[in-house]
Amino acid sequence: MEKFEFALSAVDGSARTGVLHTPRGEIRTPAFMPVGTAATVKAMLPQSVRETGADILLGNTYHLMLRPGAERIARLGGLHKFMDWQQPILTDSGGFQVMSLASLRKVSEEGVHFQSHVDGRAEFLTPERAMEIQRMLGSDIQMIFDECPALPASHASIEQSMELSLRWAKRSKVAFGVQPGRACFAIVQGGIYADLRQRSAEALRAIGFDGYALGGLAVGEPQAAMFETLDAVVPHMPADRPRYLMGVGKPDDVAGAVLRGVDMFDCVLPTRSGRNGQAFTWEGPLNLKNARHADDPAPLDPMCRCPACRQFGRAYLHHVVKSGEIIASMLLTWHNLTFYQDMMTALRQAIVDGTAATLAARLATAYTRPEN
RNA sequence: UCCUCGGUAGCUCAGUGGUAGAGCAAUCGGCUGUUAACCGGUUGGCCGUAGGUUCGAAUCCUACCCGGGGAG
Repeated sequence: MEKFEFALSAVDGSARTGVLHTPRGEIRTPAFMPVGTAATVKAMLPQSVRETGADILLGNTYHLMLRPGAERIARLGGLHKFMDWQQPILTDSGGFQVMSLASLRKVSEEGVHFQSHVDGRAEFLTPERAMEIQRMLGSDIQMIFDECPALPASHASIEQSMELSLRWAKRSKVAFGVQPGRACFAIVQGGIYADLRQRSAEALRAIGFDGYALGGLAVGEPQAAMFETLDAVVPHMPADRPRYLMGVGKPDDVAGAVLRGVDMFDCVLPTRSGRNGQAFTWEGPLNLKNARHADDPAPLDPMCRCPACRQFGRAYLHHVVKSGEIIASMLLTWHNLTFYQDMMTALRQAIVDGTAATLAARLATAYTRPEN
């Protein structure tokens, strides 16, 4: 009973909706996980994040390892208590930092040597250490340690990287061991090459994990390439286990991936863009920095339930964004997280209603980029 | 009245002989497993005024105007 049970309740084409049961609570899928890298969803109180509708947060092995340190968080009672979030937490393994901090690290078969971006200290992250840290944090869903290559990249280099991630996945699974009530997710790699993705997925399935993620996407390739990759690889991922598209994405990216059978997402966009003055709406993105909002008393979105929309007008939001006031970050983050959760709720309902494609098309129209 | 320092982009200032730059502001873009309350583009200047020296002056000279400080 203290097991991760994934119960699907409806499907619409390849899209599916259901609930991932965990000892710390239910995760309604398709799910969006706000990013709380450093034990905080920036500019938000945990309770407020919960009220937007988030069932689970994402935390980060690499950042928490450096500061305040995994051993310290363990001594203080674990990550949930430390940051006051009692719902499930998924932790990334640090694999993404292998790419994003490319200039500060060196990859070998054994693991990755990092130079701390905080104080320059040398750090060594291996699959074993990454899993040990996630265990100490008390993470509910622990990600295997992988290498996330940047795109574009050649077939040969992606193949080499994918094979390394596969070897690390095996070591990660062994290091994860047996942790009742906690899950270990694999990460499928292979860039935008269907053959590599399929090989990666099949090999990971053979090892056996509690869930399967797709890594290394939305890292520079066009949306169409990402969708084609999903079309090619999702059928090779176990249907009875949650599928998680890491780091994605914009509303239309999420909707398109849901249509293709993905169950879980995380992305910094709603929080980061919120801090940078951009709001997500059903009509598309809105830049509150723009001068045209200066005299507009209308709410950001009259139908939205968040404080930014209920209590303030666009003119005020524009003012606090331009002034660099802290409340601007709070309000727009709050709005964006609310929008993302409402979007996920709408997608779940649309799958039940059999109208997922219609909803996805609406979001695609609102968010289509000129260059695509 | 005299001495002195200074007048260069909306603001604060670099630039001391070869036809002007920065930061901020303004304005617009971007952000996809957060090194990000971040990054980038654009706009914007009879260089106080009038003369002079010079092939060439924001830069040197003279006068005047305006402002800060000091002396009386």
